[in-house]
Amino acid sequence: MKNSSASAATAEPARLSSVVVELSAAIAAVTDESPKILVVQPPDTAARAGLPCGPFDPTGHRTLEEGLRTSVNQQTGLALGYVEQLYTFGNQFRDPEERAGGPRPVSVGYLALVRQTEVKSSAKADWVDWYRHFPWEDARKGTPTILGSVILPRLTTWREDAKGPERLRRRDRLALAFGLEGAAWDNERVLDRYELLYEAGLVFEASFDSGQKVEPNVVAAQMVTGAALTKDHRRILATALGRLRAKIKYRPVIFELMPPTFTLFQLQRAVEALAGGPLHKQNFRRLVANEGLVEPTGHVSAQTGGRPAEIFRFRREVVHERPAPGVRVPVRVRK
Amino acid sequence: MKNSSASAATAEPARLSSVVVELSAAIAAVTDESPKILVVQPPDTAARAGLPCGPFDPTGHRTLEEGLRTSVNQQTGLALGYVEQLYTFGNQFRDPEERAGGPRPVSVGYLALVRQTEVKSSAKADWVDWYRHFPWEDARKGTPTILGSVILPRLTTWREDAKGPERLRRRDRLALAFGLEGAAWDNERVLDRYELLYEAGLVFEASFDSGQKVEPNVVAAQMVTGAALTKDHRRILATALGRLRAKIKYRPVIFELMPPTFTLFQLQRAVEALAGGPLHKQNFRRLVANEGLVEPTGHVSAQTGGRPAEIFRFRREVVHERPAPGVRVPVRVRK
DNA sequence: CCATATATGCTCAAAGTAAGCACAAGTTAC
DNA sequence: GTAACTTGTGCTTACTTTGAGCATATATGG
Repeated sequence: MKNSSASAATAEPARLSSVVVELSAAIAAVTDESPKILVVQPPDTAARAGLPCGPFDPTGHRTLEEGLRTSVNQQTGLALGYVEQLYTFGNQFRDPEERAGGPRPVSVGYLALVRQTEVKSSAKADWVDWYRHFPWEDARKGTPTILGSVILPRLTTWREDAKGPERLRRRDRLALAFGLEGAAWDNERVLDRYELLYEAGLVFEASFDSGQKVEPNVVAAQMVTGAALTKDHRRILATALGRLRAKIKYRPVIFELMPPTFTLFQLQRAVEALAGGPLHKQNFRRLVANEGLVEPTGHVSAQTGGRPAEIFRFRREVVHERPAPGVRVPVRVRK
Repeated sequence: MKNSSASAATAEPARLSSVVVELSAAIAAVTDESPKILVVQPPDTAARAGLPCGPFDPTGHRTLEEGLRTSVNQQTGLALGYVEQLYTFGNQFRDPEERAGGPRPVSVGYLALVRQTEVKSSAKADWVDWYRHFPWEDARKGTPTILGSVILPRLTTWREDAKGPERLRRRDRLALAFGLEGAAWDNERVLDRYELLYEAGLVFEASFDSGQKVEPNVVAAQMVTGAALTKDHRRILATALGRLRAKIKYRPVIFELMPPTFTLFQLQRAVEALAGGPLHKQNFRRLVANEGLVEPTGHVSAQTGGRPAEIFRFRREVVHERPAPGVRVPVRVRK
């Protein structure tokens, strides 16, 4: 424990072996039935976009979460409500500056949920569709075509390129992550899938980080595997999506993303947007009603172009009544 | 992002505002039907015991997990198998050295699972009963007496000491964490409970960290709220227990703690040890069997002092067959 | 009024769960 | 050896949850 502070006392080597703790936030919202996240465009337009983030300042920040909130506030003007820590990454060479002798970034990723598209500040921050970065994760209108046309064929090739036990390991991981060979597609395994694409060199970040030239056909594949982000931000985003998909099932976090009142169909659309697949309507409403997650406001909405929908609000009391109050996502209906 | 490395260039302030990333491991095992964790006793016997940990070295470690594995190996001689990141804490003043101008520790906590009590090295590391640090979490033989005799009365006092909205917030948190006012006891909320005890000053670490004198009756309460650990290690341990209790339900992690073959009752005892409560025997075995988690070896055990039990082994294939293969913990039987 | 769209209520079969009874097959006390 | 006890295992039963779909209610646009 003492060693690190001791090495920090020396002059030049200290710069080389130093660590910077970076706090990054995947800030999610749901608007117009589509999941959004906030990305910031750096002033240098050639650089890749990234998540709102900033360095942890031990003198100014009493906790990591406080540091995150102030960073995000300065950068985007948003005052975050629900915030949850995701994961801490410290992999080598995810930041190009490190090769140039820069400090090793240890990045703590957070998931934040905000209601609607609260206006952002002057900063160059944009709400973009979450699936722009993960086109293979959106199965709301059937299995994404990229899966069958590009991703699975290339991953299969990558798997067969390996020899011996490594090939078996790859076969295993592929089957589990993408629901092959009898396994079921698990919508929470977003990170597993992204990591496989990264290792197989099918996302832009992979060849960028390795610093090596890539073949033209690989470049072509990278074109359709979603928009890249700076450093490991897409990885944080994958972690966030996976965690959020898991969490809506046992905590009422979906309501952090909804307006104060809503129809059950709006709620269903929001859950579908995050879960990435269509749900059985009647069962969905029965479940949310049975769980006591919502209560009627007594009003109805006429905006629907059909029979008016009853308007509901979230019942805060559920958290006291049930051990795991969440939206029980019913079976995925094939479309 | 540039600011932090810039501030590191100056001489004295850099020491004050520096950050050290510390990697800590909650290494769990189950022996003799009781859950164990590995704690190391510092050479200075006056100091509190702690988890195996070490600083993250950006020059030597390519990833955080690699850093953890080498740290633990050097310190205890253990070669970890299953390892999972838990949470990253960066709270101020959890390390007394910080008040003396030391660097701010950002500690990344890990959960590691090892089989049986693999021999430890020469280091002063001991396997201790996990519940020694959390006596209120073990309900295998009925509700722990400390809960009713000390913890809940004092927490109630603490709750009522607050005024206005803060009192309501405390009421809410207390009810949720400890299953009061109609809520159910959720065995996964280990961290929530520990944090409440910490905030209420009922664990030793709280008064130590604050640096303030405490009243004699509070000291008395701290005597029965389990063994303290250094810095925030008990918090990491609480996180680990909560996560493990959640995880055994949907991932077959329990088998990381079991010997290669075992009887169903041994398996049940192991799950009970972690879950902290008794289970219904017949239903437990039906669930484990139905899930296809285990398969018979064809042998029987004669060690049981009763009818010999069939010996099983883990069926690795389940991970391919079911989306969430875990030990479905049946209802808690009241004892 | 009709076609059509969405909202909502209801049924029904299949599967899963909690609880407990009964019996099997060993060990230990005497 | 036998009774008493311990642990293991099969099975029943009432109840709850789930997946799926049918039917009906109430809007809109022609």
